[in-house]
Amino acid sequence: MNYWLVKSEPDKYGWHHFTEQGRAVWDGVRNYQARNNLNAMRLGDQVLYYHSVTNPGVVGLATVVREAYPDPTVPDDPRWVVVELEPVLAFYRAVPLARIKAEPLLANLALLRQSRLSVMPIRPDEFELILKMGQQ
DNA sequence: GCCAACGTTGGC
DNA sequence: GCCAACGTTGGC
Repeated sequence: MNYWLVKSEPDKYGWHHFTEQGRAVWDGVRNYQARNNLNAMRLGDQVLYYHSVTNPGVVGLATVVREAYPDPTVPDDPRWVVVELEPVLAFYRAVPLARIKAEPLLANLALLRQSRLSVMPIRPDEFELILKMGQQ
């Protein structure tokens, strides 16, 4: 089991929209490092759902329901892939970026170190902590 | 709205 | 291969 974090702008594709649809094709990733992370996702992996820009923070948990395949929105460009995600649970309370920054145990999160990466791996202990922070 | 970080493009 | 210019992301 692997753990990940994906970013989305709530004004473009927010958690609410995601849960209404019940399933998302995670398209539009155009960064090689993020793409490599999509390729490494396996069925059942756990994915933290992060809102960027507007009220930045982790708002929910999703899971991988289909592994990487070519991005259908760019059929002529084989470089890019998508995965499919389904919502698992909404956080009782969102974990704002400010709380993540204030938590020493999360100081090594890629979220803080590589501000522009939109798909990133999370260590199991980091994942458990963020999940716990969202449920209290 | 501003600005820093950073990835990409293109000239040389 | 280097680097300046430029576009995008994302925090504040």
